[in-house]
Amino acid sequence: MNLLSRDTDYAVRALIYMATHEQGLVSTADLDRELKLPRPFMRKTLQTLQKAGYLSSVKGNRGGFKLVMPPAKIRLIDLMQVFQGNISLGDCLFKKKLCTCVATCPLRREVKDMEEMVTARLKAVTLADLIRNGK
Amino acid sequence: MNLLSRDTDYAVRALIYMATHEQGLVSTADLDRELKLPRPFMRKTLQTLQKAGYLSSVKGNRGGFKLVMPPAKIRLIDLMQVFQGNISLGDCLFKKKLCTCVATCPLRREVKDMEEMVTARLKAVTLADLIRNGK
DNA sequence: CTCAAATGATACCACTAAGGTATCATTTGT
DNA sequence: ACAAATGATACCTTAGTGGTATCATTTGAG
Ligand code: FES
Ligand code: FES
Repeated sequence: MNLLSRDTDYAVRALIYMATHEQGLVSTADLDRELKLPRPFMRKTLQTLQKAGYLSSVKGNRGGFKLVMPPAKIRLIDLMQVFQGNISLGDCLFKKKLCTCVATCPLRREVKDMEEMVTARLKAVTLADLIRNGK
Repeated sequence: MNLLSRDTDYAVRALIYMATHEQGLVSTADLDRELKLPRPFMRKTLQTLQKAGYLSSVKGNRGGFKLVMPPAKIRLIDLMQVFQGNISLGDCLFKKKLCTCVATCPLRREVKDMEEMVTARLKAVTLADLIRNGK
């Protein structure tokens, strides 16, 4: 099971690169060169980050993206939400029809508790933390 | 995201039923009647539980399954392992090729830590606990 | 002015795993 | 003998994930 999807993973890496190389605009071509990951996918990811307000973009020749949010304000959990939707380890309880025992479910509390542990932890991690730990 | 798969979920419910209704053999037909979930799927699940050593089985007319392990010894994490394989929230790090940054990954430690929190918790939960909480 | 290089927007594709079904063989109480 | 049960196994369908392709638009550089 993957807590993080590939989208999120790539996004984190792109953001880290941009945060640690303050040099104006970065294009997908640049990132491709640096990070060696599937270009068109990366592009989609960056566009999403732009729409979500993490990046500004400049079109046209010599265009690209730029980080517009301080790393300390970029929480991992928010990135996950952007790419993976609401984080929940117990979908069965709410959205989907996984579980039919509904009200009296003995697993419910357990799963919910763990979910809260994880999300609490995720909320505490920012891009700045990741950069710091990476060194 | 689902921490527990449907297999596991059904297994837990079947086991709880069997543990709280000590009455010899229980057939899939019985469980179908009681729990109202897809019969052939349930059957597959029970067969798996049998192979894994949780149930004994009797073939033929009036046959069925019987719990052969005390609920206090049935750990949730073991059931998950049976149906879902090794529990890991950070597959990207080991098995699959999710992440290419490998060695220097700043996300690595975070995810691993959370995984450890969750598995520690899972290891502590037994079927007996679930039954107790259900009341 | 023109064109290449870039993003915006979107549609499409392939693969996998999860959830579920179906079938046939075998066993066994009545 | 037969129905009711499990053993074993193959199959199907769907949704999500990871990834590609295309066309339109913008814009700096020559
Ligand atoms: S919600 Fe999963 S057993 Fe009830
Ligand atoms: S393992 Fe996911 S960012 Fe490196």
